[in-house]
Amino acid sequence: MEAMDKRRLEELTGVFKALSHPTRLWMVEQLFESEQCVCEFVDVLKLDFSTVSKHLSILKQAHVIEDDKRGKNVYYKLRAQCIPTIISCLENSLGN
Amino acid sequence: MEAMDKRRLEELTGVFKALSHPTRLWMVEQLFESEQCVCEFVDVLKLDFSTVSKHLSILKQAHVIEDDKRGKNVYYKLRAQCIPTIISCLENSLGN
DNA sequence: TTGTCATTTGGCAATATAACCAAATATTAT
DNA sequence: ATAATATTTGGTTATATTGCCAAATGACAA
Repeated sequence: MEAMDKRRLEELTGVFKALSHPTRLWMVEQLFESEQCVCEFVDVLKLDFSTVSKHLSILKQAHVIEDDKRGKNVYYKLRAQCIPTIISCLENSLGN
Repeated sequence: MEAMDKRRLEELTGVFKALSHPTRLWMVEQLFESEQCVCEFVDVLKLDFSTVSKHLSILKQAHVIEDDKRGKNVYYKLRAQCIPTIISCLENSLGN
């Protein structure tokens, strides 16, 4: 593991780590369709507001999603446009 | 999160979790080139044999790699052929 | 300003993960 | 069979993650 590689590896593992929780992966998939605010996720997932917010912040920090504050709400949308491709790519790979 | 979705999500998060450790991601990238036995990883990484073995077993269980016992050695090789594509896809996505 | 709603942040307890050591297993060589 | 090498498994400790609660922030409304 060369030194220059280290940064790159950590950035990549950050993304994988962000996607490695069922709730987070599910939220990301919801954002394939359209942006959603935090409260919409809270309603559906029946998790604490703080829990949902923290999950979203992990995804944001990994540059998977980005936020957009509008009025009282914060809307999240997909930023890493390659994620849908990655997931279907993996599903094909696994389901053989 | 529908019930049918749950299995699929867990299988996918299993893959992401497996890839979300720098050492494991590095090992997977080594296997893009050619198969390697456990001892070769141990030599380069300077980690305990048991540590390396456990990392590889996590990747194997996620169907990312597969093993091939030959003689005294166990050789690991890439199984999920889409991983190289996924990584370069992500690198492009992040580096903009 | 005060109040209210949406969200984030800090702190805590429970659970999961990581790395090492030691012991167990497996395969080949003697 | 015994020994030597390669790998896996079990156990332990340290660290990280998860989910809740309570408190803090931020924006709009009255």
